[in-house]
Amino acid sequence: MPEGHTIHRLAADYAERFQGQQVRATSPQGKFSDGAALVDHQVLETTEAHGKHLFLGFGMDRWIHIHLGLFGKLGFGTAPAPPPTDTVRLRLANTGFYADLRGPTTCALITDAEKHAIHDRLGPDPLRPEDDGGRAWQRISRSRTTIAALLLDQKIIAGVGNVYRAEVLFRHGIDPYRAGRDLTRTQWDAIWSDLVALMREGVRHNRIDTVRPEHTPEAMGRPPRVDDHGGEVYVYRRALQDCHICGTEIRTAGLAARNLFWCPGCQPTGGAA
DNA sequence: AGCTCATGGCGAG
DNA sequence: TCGCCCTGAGCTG
Repeated sequence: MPEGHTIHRLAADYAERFQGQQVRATSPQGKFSDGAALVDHQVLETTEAHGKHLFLGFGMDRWIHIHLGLFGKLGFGTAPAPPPTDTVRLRLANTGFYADLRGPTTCALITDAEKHAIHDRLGPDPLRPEDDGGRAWQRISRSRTTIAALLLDQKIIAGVGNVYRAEVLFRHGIDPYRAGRDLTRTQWDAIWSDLVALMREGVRHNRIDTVRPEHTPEAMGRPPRVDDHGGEVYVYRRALQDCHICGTEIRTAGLAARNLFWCPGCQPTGGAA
């Protein structure tokens, strides 16, 4: 269930259990046997996330690069580790814990130089404290592409996925089909700082919540949402339901092979500030 | 048992 | 823009 907040959380989860210690590394599935053999018995020195990319650093110019894609999952547990199932791409284990990686798009051993190349092709990440939304604005403000598509472009901004995209545009009353260059700098700055806050909360709670306090289920006397991603949201996967704020029916449409959700009432075409 | 769908991203055409 | 890769849950039979 991976948007950027998940990956940053996992970087911390790995560090908490394995950093500074030798690990045992295996690939029960077999697709990462060579890589696992090269880090087996090595010390996990550091972990890092940039957008949806996760890096496990073993020193000696060796990093494991993990990208979960749409289906990838990590499962942590305490020793003794049970026999791995046959889809486990990578198991790390020490005396106290194990971590099983399944279904990633990427799990590869890379060098420092290769890691740098990945950072270079990623935009600023709202969860990296030193990163700057102004860099993203330079691209957005010159683009005729829709803001909805730009927000999912990891070269422009790293870590935003389909849920945060839908929700942040809703929160700022912006029509998802508006061109990037038709946003104001003020609007973009507000979106960026909102993403910083929302995604930090996402890391803290390990789920995506975007509703403001006055629109929580408790505040509105409505039943809590039950959904895979687990959080309270305004528009994501709420097609045909009523907007919590204006009552308009939430709409959905395909955009660049992803499902887009928005409220036509709160996010009017050409309007809103 | 088989189908569909999902918070992602790549390369071919 | 489409097809493809990765996995598993939640349906439908």
